[in-house]
Amino acid sequence: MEKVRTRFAPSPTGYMHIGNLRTALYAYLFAKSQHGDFILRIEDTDRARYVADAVEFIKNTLAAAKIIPDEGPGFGGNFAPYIQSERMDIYKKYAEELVESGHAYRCFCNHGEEKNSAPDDEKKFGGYNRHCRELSPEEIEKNLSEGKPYVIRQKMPLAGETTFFDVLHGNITISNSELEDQILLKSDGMPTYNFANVVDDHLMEVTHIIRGTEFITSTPKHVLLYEFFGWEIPKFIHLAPVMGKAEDGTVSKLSKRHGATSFNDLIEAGYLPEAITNYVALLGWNPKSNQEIFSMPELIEKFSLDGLSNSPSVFDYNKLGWMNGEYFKAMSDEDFAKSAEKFFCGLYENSPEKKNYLAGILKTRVSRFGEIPDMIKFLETMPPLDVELFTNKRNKVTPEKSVAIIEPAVEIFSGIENWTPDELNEKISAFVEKTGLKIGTIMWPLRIALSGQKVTPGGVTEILYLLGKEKSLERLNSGLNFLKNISD
RNA sequence: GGCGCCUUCGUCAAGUGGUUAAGACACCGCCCUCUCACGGCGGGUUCAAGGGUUCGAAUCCCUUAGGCGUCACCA
Repeated sequence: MEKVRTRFAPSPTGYMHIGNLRTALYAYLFAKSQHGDFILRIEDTDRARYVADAVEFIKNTLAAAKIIPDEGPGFGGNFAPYIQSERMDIYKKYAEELVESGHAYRCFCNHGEEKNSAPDDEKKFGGYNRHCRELSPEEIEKNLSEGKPYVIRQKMPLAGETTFFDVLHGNITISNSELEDQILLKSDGMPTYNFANVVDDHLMEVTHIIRGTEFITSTPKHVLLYEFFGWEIPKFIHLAPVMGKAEDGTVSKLSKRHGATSFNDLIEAGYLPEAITNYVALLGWNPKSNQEIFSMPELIEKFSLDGLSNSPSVFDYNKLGWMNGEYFKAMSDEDFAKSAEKFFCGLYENSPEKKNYLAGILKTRVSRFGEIPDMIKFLETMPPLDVELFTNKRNKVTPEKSVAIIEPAVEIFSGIENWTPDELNEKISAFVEKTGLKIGTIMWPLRIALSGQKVTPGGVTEILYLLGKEKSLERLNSGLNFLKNISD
């Protein structure tokens, strides 16, 4: 059987939309699951959209997502170059071939003039009015000798229809009258996407074209090209788009208004690359089992085309967050601390022990690293106190009672030499027992005085340890002062 | 507008003529608990609408509606 070869063919825009990443992932997974090759090809035929370093950006993003091309710019391969702008002579040659065989023609019409001025009823030609389609050899010669710029257009059949098979959608038929005499080669000598992708996919022996549904309607044009050349037609797999849901409930293609939409945005928000890949893999593909957490090797092993969905799916930040949390929980405290490094904002830079301890507390409490700074702010800066905070009905705590609890607690803490979580726990337990009060009643005022917050990551013991003896006592004492001043 | 694609809980989805219509996220409740989490247990919510075909339809057919895409010297 023929070796499976797929490709990911982005244009170098310096931005990796999550839908694009998913397309790349599926193309990669399919190739690898079939022991085939995955090719990276850069479609940079639009000079106006050239972005510096975009190729490096794409390669870095794929690397971060653990999608490794077998061939491509910088990866080697027998079909180089893999950057379309470096293949211009190839397209030129094939375009000329088509002109020779009568399937394409030179068009000297002025830049979009005819198209734009065409009355509506001429639109039925599909845009261009085909003015140059039947130019006489003399006219062509004349234009050529005058040095008039031209493009090469594909000569579409005037009647009939074109059918192609899509693995996900079955047979799709489009009437040839819908097809424009599209441009194959632009006046600057660059090919258009619709031409270059056909030539390259054939030359690079791509067997399965995996791309977005937005290409369905132009696929008949590609198919016609394959037929003109007498080339074998590859298998098509058109993927449904990734959608976003706006606050008003409307669903549309995932875009900025929905929040982070690129792989990089997501990384910056503090999601793990593995989690993003894992989540995205499941957005439009199901493994036919209830497993949801997959490593890349597992994904490759389990992937199959018939698990692909042909309907659009909405990107759910909630579920991504959950999945990311699953990865967090599976990490060691050390690894979490290391990955979350920059979100700790320099806290405990010189105390790996405390940093790891904090990581252990945080990793079950955040769904992305980006939530960390707000959560740990109080450790660095004490928030202003409010008497209200010292009142808690459920635990029967009042400001007065708080004084009675904090005062002896300060004394006990002052006597602790070995400031460790275990030691602290022991002393607090003894204290609770001695007072005969409920543990919640004791802890409430301490937490407030220590953090200024009703809600904290971890409990009083954890906070005491993280704050350290000096800072803890300082906060407890100023809490005491605060309460005493209030009652005066 | 023409053409094309799509339509099972709020979201991801299983399902291919006979099921109490899985599972997950989210949500709600309870338990655990010094707060918040974690963990455990339980709950509500779904076949776009209307016609057929059939003993029987989420599954097959038709119509309608809605969503999305496409109609570039962009990919």
